[in-house]
Amino acid sequence: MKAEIVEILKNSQLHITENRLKILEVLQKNAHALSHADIEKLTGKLFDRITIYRTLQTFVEKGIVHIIPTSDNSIMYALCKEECSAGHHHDDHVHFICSSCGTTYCLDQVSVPAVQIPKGFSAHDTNVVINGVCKNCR
Amino acid sequence: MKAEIVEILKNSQLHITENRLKILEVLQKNAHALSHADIEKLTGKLFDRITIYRTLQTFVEKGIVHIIPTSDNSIMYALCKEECSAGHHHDDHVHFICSSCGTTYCLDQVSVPAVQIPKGFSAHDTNVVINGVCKNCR
DNA sequence: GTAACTGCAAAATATTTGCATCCTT
DNA sequence: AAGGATGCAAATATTTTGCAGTTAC
Repeated sequence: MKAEIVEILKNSQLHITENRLKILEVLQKNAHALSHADIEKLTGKLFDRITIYRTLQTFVEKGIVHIIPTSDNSIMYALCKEECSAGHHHDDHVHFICSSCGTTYCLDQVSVPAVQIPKGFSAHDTNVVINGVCKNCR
Repeated sequence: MKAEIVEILKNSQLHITENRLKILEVLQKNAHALSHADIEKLTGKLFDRITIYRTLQTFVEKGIVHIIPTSDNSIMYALCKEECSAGHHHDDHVHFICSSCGTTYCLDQVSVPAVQIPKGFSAHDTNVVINGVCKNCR
């Protein structure tokens, strides 16, 4: 498990540091996506908020994590699957945000449906976020 | 046209003020969605930023405008169609963000496809945002 | 007249940048 | 050793809150 995380960093040609290992660890442990604030808490404030900003930014650039935008203007981060590469995210799954507990799920099993778009537009990537109530909150 | 805007406010039992008329006017004039900063510029800085915050918040609550979350953590605002009511948005259309010019389009003609979600989850509302290149930028 | 709305001030929060130091390779 | 990564300080931007004055109804 830890070895797996190390592999991820190596593949992206990033230095292996305590900070990055820890952040990847909490992302991996939690099935759902985390906000910057969540990560700050879960890492036990071992690191600077600023370092977390920079680390997450690096991860997004390298295709290690992906972002899920939510309607309340907070960004959620989640680990990408193998298909992602630097600069090219293929989040072909649907996201689900529970309005009761606030948890953001990556529904890996559910793939994004094809959407017809108007002539002249070309799609690069499609984002589906569903709001509702999750299985734990009913 | 102006009368139409006045109607919108009346229907939501909001006072008709210069501020609100102006903000609705710029939202109506622009076919695409606007950020807070856009609105601030387009209203010619006639009003306080704070008033704009509060006005937009009120509009969202009343179902007059809807929010489109973007991956870069900025919120875009756009006028709702008639189907929306207070507390209940029915944005059953797809949004498109051009990565070249940054314009956010409401693709009113394109409706959101049905998405199968796992057992135990219940969907309340589905959000589809497509990133790509728009017809003006190719 | 009354409740809703606005503007100003100030506080709280979030994010970015520069630079010196430290660590991974 | 060299370049990447981190932490601290500080600058900047964003959003929220309280309150007094103003305005629409």
